[in-house]
Amino acid sequence: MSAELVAFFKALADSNRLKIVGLLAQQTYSVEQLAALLNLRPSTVSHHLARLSEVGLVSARADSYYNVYQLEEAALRKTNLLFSQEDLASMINDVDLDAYDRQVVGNFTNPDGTLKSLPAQRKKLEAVLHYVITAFKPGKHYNEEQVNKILVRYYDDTASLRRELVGFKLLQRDSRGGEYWRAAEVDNLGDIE
Amino acid sequence: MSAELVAFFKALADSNRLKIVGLLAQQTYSVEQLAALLNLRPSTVSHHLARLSEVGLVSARADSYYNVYQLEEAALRKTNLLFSQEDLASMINDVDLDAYDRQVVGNFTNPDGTLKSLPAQRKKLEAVLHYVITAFKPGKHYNEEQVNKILVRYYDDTASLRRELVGFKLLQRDSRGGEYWRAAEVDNLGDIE
DNA sequence: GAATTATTTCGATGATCATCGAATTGATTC
DNA sequence: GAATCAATTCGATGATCATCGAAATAATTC
Repeated sequence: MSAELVAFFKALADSNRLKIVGLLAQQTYSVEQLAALLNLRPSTVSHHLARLSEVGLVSARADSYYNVYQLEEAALRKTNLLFSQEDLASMINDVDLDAYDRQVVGNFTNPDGTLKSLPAQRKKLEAVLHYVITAFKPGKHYNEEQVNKILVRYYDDTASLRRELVGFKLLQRDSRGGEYWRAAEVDNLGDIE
Repeated sequence: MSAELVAFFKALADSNRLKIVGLLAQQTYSVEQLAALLNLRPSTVSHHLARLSEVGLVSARADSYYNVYQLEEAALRKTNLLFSQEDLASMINDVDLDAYDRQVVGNFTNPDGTLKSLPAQRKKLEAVLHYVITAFKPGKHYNEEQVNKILVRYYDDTASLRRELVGFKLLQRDSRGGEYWRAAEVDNLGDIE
């Protein structure tokens, strides 16, 4: 999850908090001093410092009855390593990458699972064809009659459906024997070109 | 000014926008696809993409009637150079660094410019003394009588005021001749220790 | 221990903003 | 040119949040 990351950016997504970071980068300051410099009430500055502290960007040191805040340079340096490959990957940890295909299939199927029509658009047609191809067992060979028997459960125009499956290389055909089989899975990322 | 910087962080300070960045880091996507993947309406995704686009993080390419968005890797790499010395300095470009001292002086002076009292706290006393020392011309030498004549314009207890000025090394004293002069300016950052 | 001082917490308020649905725009297809 | 489709814009709504003042905490000084 990227809750930590979003909190980090939220902490820096405020003009006054950025100024606090900039000020603390030069020297330490008390809440009272920062409030005077930023023309804010101490309670507001305290709130900002709490948010910065939550993500480890600043820390406090008690001195007499002051709270002297300092920048945590280590946390800042972490920023320089941001957006590595892993960070970008972590952002989509909880994203369902198949949601789009499922939505497309849902839009083009009737409640009984048959197809309303064949999508005209390439990437939607592809999503529907991936849905249909699952009816074929990997490795098993089918003759044309068997293929049509399966396809008619989805769509009346079996010829068109079969042609598209072959065209998108989801169904392979032995041109001599008239045999068909499901093509090996390719990790298709659904790219648009 | 740090308006640009704050906009950059604001753009990334949202969970769904971070997911969009993560997704676009792997491949390009249309608005419709992103909406399905994130379970949002297209109008919402369009809004997010506009915000990301404003800070140069993504860009669009028209393809048929799709808008295919892609990540601007250059903008991401800029992040790795973030928080250099100049960036930190730029955050406080429009901060009035003397505001604290001015506030302290204001709190301890009467409308006519005389001191209500000498602050007990070190850093506030220092601010007030810096205010008083400006009455002395740099380079000019004063005898004790002249010093007192100036100081009494600020505070009745000239002895205490003079002692503090000397203690903080704002006023220098020649121990033989009983002469005083204003010390050379030192760039005091008002640090707390 | 009473008074002072800085900070934090709390509750309220106003502004900002994510999200949605509806309407509009822009482009494509037939 | 009419119909279709994706994207954007617009207006409204609800949530989040920056800011403040007041009250509570914590620490220090006398």
